[in-house]
This record gives sequence, C-alpha cells and structure tokens, in this order.
Amino acid sequence: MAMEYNFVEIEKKWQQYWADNKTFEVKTDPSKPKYYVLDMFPYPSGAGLHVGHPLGYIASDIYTRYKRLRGFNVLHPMGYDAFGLPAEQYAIQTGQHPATTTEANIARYRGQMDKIGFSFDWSREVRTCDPDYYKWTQWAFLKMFAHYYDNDADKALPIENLEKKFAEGGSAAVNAACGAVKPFSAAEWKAMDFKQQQDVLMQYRIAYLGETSVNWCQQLGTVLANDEVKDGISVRGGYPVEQRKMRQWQLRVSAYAGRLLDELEGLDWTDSLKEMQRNWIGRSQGAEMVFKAYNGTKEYDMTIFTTRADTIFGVTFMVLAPESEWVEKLTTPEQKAAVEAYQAAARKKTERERIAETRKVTGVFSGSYAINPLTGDKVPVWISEYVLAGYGTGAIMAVPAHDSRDYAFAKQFNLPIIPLIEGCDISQESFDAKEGIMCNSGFLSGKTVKEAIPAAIDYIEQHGLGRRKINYRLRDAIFSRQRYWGEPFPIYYKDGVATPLPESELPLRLPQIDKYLPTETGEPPLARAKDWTYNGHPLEKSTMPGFAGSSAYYLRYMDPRNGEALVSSEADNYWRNVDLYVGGTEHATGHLIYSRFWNKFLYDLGYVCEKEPFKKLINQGMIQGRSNFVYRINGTNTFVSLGLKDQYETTEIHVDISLVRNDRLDCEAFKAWRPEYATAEFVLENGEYICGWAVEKMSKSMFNVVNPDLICERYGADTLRLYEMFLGPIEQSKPWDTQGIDGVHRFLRRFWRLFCGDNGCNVSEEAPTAAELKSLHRLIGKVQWDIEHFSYNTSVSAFMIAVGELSDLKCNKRAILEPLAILISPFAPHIAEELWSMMGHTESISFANFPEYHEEYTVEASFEYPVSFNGKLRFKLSLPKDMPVAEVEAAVRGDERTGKYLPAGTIRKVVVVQGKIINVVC
RNA sequence: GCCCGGAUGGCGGAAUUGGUAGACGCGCUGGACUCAAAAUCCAGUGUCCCUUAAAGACGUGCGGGUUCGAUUCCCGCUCUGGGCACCA
Repeated sequence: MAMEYNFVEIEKKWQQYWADNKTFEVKTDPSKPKYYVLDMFPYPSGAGLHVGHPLGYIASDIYTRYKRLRGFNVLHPMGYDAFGLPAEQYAIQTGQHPATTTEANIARYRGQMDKIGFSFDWSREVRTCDPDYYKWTQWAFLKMFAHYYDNDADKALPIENLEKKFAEGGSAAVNAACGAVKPFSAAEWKAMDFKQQQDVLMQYRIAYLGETSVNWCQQLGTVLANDEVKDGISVRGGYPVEQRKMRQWQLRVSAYAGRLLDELEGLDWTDSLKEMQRNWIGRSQGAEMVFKAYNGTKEYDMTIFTTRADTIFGVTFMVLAPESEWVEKLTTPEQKAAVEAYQAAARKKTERERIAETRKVTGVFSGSYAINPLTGDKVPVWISEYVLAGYGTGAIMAVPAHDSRDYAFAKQFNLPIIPLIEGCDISQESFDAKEGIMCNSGFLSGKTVKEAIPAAIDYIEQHGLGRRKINYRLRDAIFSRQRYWGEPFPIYYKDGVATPLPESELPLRLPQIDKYLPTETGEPPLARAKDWTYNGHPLEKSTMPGFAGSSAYYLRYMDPRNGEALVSSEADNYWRNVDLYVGGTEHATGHLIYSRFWNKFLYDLGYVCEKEPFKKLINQGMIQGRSNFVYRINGTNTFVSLGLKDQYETTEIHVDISLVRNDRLDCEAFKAWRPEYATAEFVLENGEYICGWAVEKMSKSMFNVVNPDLICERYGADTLRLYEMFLGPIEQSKPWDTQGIDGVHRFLRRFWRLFCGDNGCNVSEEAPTAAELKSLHRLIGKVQWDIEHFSYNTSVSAFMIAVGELSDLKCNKRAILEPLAILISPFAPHIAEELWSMMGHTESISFANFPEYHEEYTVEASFEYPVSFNGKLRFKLSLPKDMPVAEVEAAVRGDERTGKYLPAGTIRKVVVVQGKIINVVC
C-alpha cells in the first residue's frame, strides 16, 4: 500500500495522543524559565468560528510550540469571556436561559478549536460566568470599594486610613482622587452621622456609586461605557445612545491616568496602539485659574482650566457648560428664562444629534460678568454646549483670537477679538499655533509663545490666582449594567447605605429569574428574582459590565482552581505577567485600559508582583471575506457575465461563494439555491458565467463566510494553519481566498514524500552532503529569525523552497529530515509528529530541541583590491590589484571554475560599481 | 479638522531595513499522463518594442531631492485604511 499523506487519520491520532498524554499541561517549575503566551479569550457567539477567528490563535500556538522547543516552560491557556449581551438578547427573545445557550456555544467553539490542533493547556480553562471564577471578580470589586487613591503615595490605600486622617485633620489632611466634596474640618467630620460619613467616603472609593452623566441606551435598556459607544450609537446592536444623569457604580480609573500613561513607555506594543491609549488618556498640561464672577448681587470664585495661560490678556468672554453648577449661580433673573430653555434643549439632545450639529454655534448670555484677574477687565459670562461639563472644570476663559472654537462663538455673537501675537492674521480665522511673539500682553509682550506659557503660569502661581494642573480626558468607568447576564454586585443596601458583602459570602450567585426583560417599573431584571436580599436588606440589582470578567483573567489562568485566592503568590511570582499577548486592536481603549488599571490596583495592594499585565502585544489583522457577485439585468431574471455587464442596466447581487469556483458560477447550483432564481437565465461569455468579486467583511449576509471545520475536513488542520500564516503578515488585514490553499496543501504532500516512499518510511542513515546541509541550515536560520519576528508568512515560503531543493537532491537522510520535522512542528504539528514517530521516536516531538543553526563556512582572507564600502563588508579578501572587474566578481563569488580564493557558496552578494567593489555580503 | 499606518505584476504578498525588485503561492498559457475530466507532474508568465528570440528601454501611487546606487532616507502632493473628534 502506498503511503499517502492521510491527514484525516494523522490529525485525529495526534490530537487524541496529546489529550490522552496531557502533553500541554504545565506546572510551576522553577528549574525552567517560564514563558506566558496568551490569546484574547473569545466571546462564544452563536455563529461559531469562521476562518478569520483562529488566525491569532495559530500565530500564538506557533510561538508557544517554538518556545517549548527552546526549553521554556510555556503557559498557554484558553477560556471564554462568557457573560455578555448577545446571550441575554437571545434569552429575551426565546426564554432560554443564557447559561444554556452559552454552554452550547462553548461546546461548539471547543470542538472547532480542537480540530485545529492547538496546544492549549485546557486543564486551566476559565469561564467568566462560572461562580468559582466570578467570585474573584466580585472580590476585586470589594477591594476597590474598600480603597481610595492617595495622590501623595500615588497608590491605592485602605479606606480606614482615610477615615483616620479625616478624624485628625478633616478633608484638608488628604490629597486623594475624589468627587465633588465640600471641604470639612476634623470636628465637622466627627459631627457627621454614619450615613453622612459614608456619603463622603463614597466620593473617595475606587469603586464608588455616583451621580454622573451616562450613555443610556433605551433599546438595550442599559448604560454603556464610553468605549462601548461609537459615533453616538451602541457598538453592540447599533442603537442610539443618549446622555442621562444617573446614579451608577463607577471605577475610579481616572486616578490611575498618570501611571497608565507613563508606564506605557516600557511596553513592547505597536506605536499605533500606544498612541491610541495616549489619546484616550489624553494628558494635557496647563493651569487652573480663578476668575471672580458677579451676578449683580453676589460674587463667586469661578475656576477654569486652560493650556494657554499666555493668552490671558486676550480673554473677551467666559463660557460655561450648560450642565455646569455655575450656571444656576450666575444666571441673572432677566436671563433666567432664556438660560433654562437653552439647558432644556441641550439636555434633550441625544449624543448623535450633538455630533451631527458639531459645527453649529449656539449659546446664551448668563447676565453675569467675570473679572480678568490680570487685567481687571470685565467680561461677559456665556453658556454654550461647546464647553463640556465632564472635562476640566466645565468652564473656560475664551480667547477668540487664538482658539478656533472661541473664534466661531465670538463671530456668532459679535464679541470682541483681541490679537496677541505679532503679525497674525485673524480676519478669517483664529491663529491657534503655539508660535510667534506676544503683543498686547502686558509683561508677556515680546516673549515667544513657548516662553510666555510658563511665565504666565509662574505669575499666576506667585500671585495666588491659580496653579499648575494636569488634566486627563480619561473618565471613570461606568460599572453598572441594568442587565441580567453579568456578575452581581456583592453590595446590599442597609438603610439606604451601600454596604459590602463579607468576603466569606462570595461568590454571590446570579439568581434564577423567569423573564430577562427589565420590570414594568424599569428596574433591572434582577428585580424579578425571588428574595434578592441579604439578611433582609435589598441587594444591588444591576450587574457588572463585560470588561469586569476579562480584566484579570490572565492572572486566574496562573492558578485557576485556587479557592483561597485569585492567584497564589507562588504562582504569581513564577508566571508573573503575560510575555506575549495576541489579540485584536479593537480592545485598545477598552479591555486593554481596564486590565492595566485592574492590574495596577492589585499591584498597589500587593496581590500581584508586576506593574503591567501584558509585556508584548501583537495585534492580528482581520481576515476579510472574498465575496462574489452576479449581475441581474434590471426587471428580468436574466444574469449577465462580468465582462458583458456594461452593455446592460444591471443590479449587483451577492452570491454564495460555495456556488462559485475560481469566479466561475455553477449555474445549476445557483438555480437551486433560491426559489426566485429557479427560472434564471444567463448571458455567458465563452460558455462560462464569470462572477465579479470584492473584498469585504466576512459575514453571513454577504454569503462569504468560510468555516474552518470544512477546511480541516478537506485539507487538514496543518494545511489550514500553514495557509492562514502564508496569507500575509500577521498584523495586516488580508482577504481569504480558498483557491490558494491548494498550493500549501501540495507543499505538505511533497513534504510527506520526502520522508515516505511507496513502501513507507524511506529515511536513510547516510551522511548528508554539503548541499543538503546548506539547504537545511539556511532554513533553520530563516525560520528562527522569522518566528522571533512574527514573520510567519515568509517562513512558509522558506519551507517550500527548502523542500523543493531537498526533493531535487533526492535527500532522504535522517540527519536532514529529523531537524526538518522539528522545524516545521510549530507550524504543522500533526504531520511533524507522525513523521517523527515514523522515524522511530517514541516520545512526542514536543519535547525535542529546536535544531541549532550552524554557519557552514568560516572565511578568512585579506583584501587588497581597491574597495569603497559603507560599513557592510563582513570579511577581507586577498585579490591582485589590477584584476579585471569581471574576474574579481567571479573570484569573490567563489566561482568554482576559478576556485582560487574562496569556496563556492560563500558569497551572497557582490556589488561592483565603476571598477570598485562597493559591497560584499556573505 | 487632528494623530497614526499603508500604496510593489491579473491576485495575496517577498526583498532581515541603502545593494541583482517582483521570492513563495494563486491565477493564467503551453506541454506530459488520460478515451475524457479531475488529480498529478514539467515549462513559461512585470510592461513596452517584436512574428519569435536575442538585445534594449521602462518599471515599486505622483513630483522633486540626497547617493556610485532608493521599494527602502528627505521634502511636497494624491489616494486609501484605522483611531480621536468641540478635551479649552
């Protein structure tokens, strides 16, 4: 029987072997260096995996297997981000419990992943919806509730510490991240009752309950975090989102803004991703300044934030956000009606409408005036939507000459514009650039802008008018969701005071309910649970958002079955943090911020030993679909081939890619596809119907989804793995094209034939030739470099070339083929294992060593030819001075016929220009 | 508007970073095997000039520059993907 490459049997056999032998289970082992490779765990959706999903998993699996061959103890776990909206939406429609559908989806995902031959340590699987897992999500929340952020210590400290300081010196004794707190003395603190004290403490807690403007989504019936909203609509579902003031649980992520920004530096992430986080955190350096404001009867100190303190001599008006607390104080009786109408109109707008009206300038005069603290000038105080309540102090000083938004506002309402920079033209637009020489600016006149900014702030600080201040755009994360399928809060309300559950009560399990909709009174679904109380007190009815469970999962993998701690310090000290994290860039401003925050918080408390969770991050690109089209002549049921379609008025229609091969439509299959096409007629070219095509997102509605199961069945997992890597660079988006897979499959069959003849294994014990060794070692060097640089597409090419060379040489030597099998095992593990065992090994290839690369030739020679080069010459040659260029080149290349100077194959590149050797590379 | 990327044959992409552009694969063309098809194997395949070949010229989005030499570095554009978007 001919020994053909039977991938179906081989893959089944080795997947079974790995499972039976627990090949990929790891333990902490101080005798070996650790390496932690993590994939972003999937949300198990009902649609299953398509061929794009495993891309990152394949890349990380290759790296994992490579690191194992290099002697590392590699932690490579997988689990499921199992709480979330889609399962709940499905539950609302069908009444099926989300746990049931989630369970089914997980089983499907697992089945699909198993077919691809990943080397996950499944004994460490976690699911965020498992009570043994979410116990630790709740635990972390309780810790956040019990801590505050001390700005002086620059870390989280226990809330008891805060209480002690309040009792000693009142609110002034602490410099901490907090909400709006009226200053109080120690005596006032002691005079407060329990509830009042708790209200104050709540303003300081890292997990806190606070009134805030939130993204409310009516259709989803829940609030959403900023990163869950894009362009004013919800990321999940695509429903409109509006701003509402609500009392919600929040995480004081903003307290960590500085550290989140600074510690980004040391991470091995792509610049674009770091840049995204920097923008999201949005540090801006400036000053807070106090303006006296007078409403006709009373004077107030109004604080504003500016990055352009140098422009203070050009302030011609002030602007408040409509939601600002100053609005009420500074609105005069005459303006009251107009201001309230403006506020009401602003409140009613959805986020989407506000975005749509971005360029419209609106505003209303408050009736009050403020005094410029430097010039003593009296300027009007206006109210406008273009100032945001949530940033800075919700109030600004307006300098229309040098800020485009202030300029537009001044033009609209005919307010004065004073230029402050010599020679700037402000007739058409403001001059926003931070360059030029100041004028009209008192003591700042004559300075450059860059000098004037610090000089102005110094002056302001010295005269007690304000202080340096750094503001961040990063907002606190809204942590409540009015939803069922999430972690319950371990919080109950005792006489209206939010009280933490004792840790011993964790996990607080999600109760059973009969319906998943909000109640008639608009309460979250948990209000439907029977007896949702603790010791007779009501429990919190909202649940945690999706990012709660995914924020610390990488820690749980280190010690997933620990009932006593999130992770033991032994496991944490060994595995430390993730060395390589692979996942999509869509989590840049969500998960990857929250996880870093969560980790830093646990670091402050001493539960984890590393400041950052993910050392190196690779963002795999998307695999796009390749859609096919047919062209229906308008008003008929006749379809015209691509090349002829311009002769008709046609409509482009997506056609299922399974009905198309090589862009040729199977017309009979098309007729059978849909009843409306049963009578279809075709206008062919050269007897064929040619379809159009386009690269689009892979989705059911475009009929271009390719299922990995099908590819595994037809070509095998090893072919799938190689082909996904071969498609292009891992970080790049690229279209899937099932056509091309044949090439990779052919390669694997050629690879197989290198080891197997018609009568089975034909590996010989002969010593390899120099040419064979050269081929092998070039491959080793290349593959090693490629894996370390995540350039897997070029490795696959290198394998193809090497196998081509070795086939031509009819090489069947063990000394070549064994290293070759090891080399390919990270990419195509099943075939590698099979060939390895066929060559007589009893132990799995996973425990072999990655072959060592050897330079084949060492060259020593001196060089006397006239030579100019730019640092690239790797060695010296000895050649006569007047040798003709052609001969020099031949000699340097090691031409076997001249053969005098160097052995053949030594030189890869010789560059000779105008009789001079410019560059020689070996 | 602001901040990052990207642009190379019919297609996906190589060129380890200033040194033979187009590796490798797909597709296409021709051939072998076959009654035939599929599969497999072999050869060719950037463009132009040309019956063909040789030889030559032109070629990495566009226009300049640096260099003996530029896909690679610099300046100015065009197109395109992504992120942020009244953040004072």
